[in-house]
Amino acid sequence: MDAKKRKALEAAGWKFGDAADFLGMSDEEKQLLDARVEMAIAVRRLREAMNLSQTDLALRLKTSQPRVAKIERAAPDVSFDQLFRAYTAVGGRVVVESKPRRMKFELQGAS
Amino acid sequence: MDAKKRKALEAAGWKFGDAADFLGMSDEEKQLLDARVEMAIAVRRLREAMNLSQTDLALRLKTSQPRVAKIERAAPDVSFDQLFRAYTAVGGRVVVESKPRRMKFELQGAS
DNA sequence: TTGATGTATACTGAATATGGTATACACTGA
DNA sequence: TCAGTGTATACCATATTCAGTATACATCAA
Repeated sequence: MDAKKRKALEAAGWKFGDAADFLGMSDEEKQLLDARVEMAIAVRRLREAMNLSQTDLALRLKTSQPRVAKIERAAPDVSFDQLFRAYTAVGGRVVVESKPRRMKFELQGAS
Repeated sequence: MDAKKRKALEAAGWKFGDAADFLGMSDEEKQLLDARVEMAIAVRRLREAMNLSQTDLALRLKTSQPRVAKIERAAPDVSFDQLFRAYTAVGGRVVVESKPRRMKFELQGAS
């Protein structure tokens, strides 16, 4: 992990003793963390593309502006479920294919 | 929603007043529920392909066999986060592409 | 500077998810 | 039938996530 990423994660509320701790994360944890961060970034990008404020999105999600702020930095107390809902609420799509079976979390209006 | 799917969901612990209630779900909720169910199915299929018992997987996830049973039916009190960890623990992979930006939740050894 | 708008941080009580345990059920082979 | 293995259901105590609120900070226009 580069310093930049670690700094961003710590800003988001994640705690690391040092880089070795991160390297010691299980593969599952790393994949989950990556997916969370990607989805959070996507939420912000899509929201801004729609010219919605955090307050606007909060209304759609039936939550508060402060929670949207947390969602967009993938804070530790934001579940993947909530990230997912926010993501789809701003136009993110999920495609489930069968052969080969896979799930794609697609961003509309990709960069 | 067909009766079969609804039956499966109810068996998993989800509650529906009637089909209209389900149709009344927001798009986000439907996408999330679908993704959860797909991931749960994937966990079971991959686990069995690896010849692991629920107890074996529970050890890897540092949880209990009963919880794995819940994970595999995408019970309402199982978070997407936990589903995700289980999924990756049995070989599921996440690929994040940049152009176009999308996330794929890929099943290894797909059917 | 002031007010308006958008975003971030901190705190709380309530709701939900989690691990752990006990136990029931299903299937198989001896 | 019985023992062994794998899976499902039920319950509880604890931990985590949540909405709601207050408030701080940032930017911009008048």
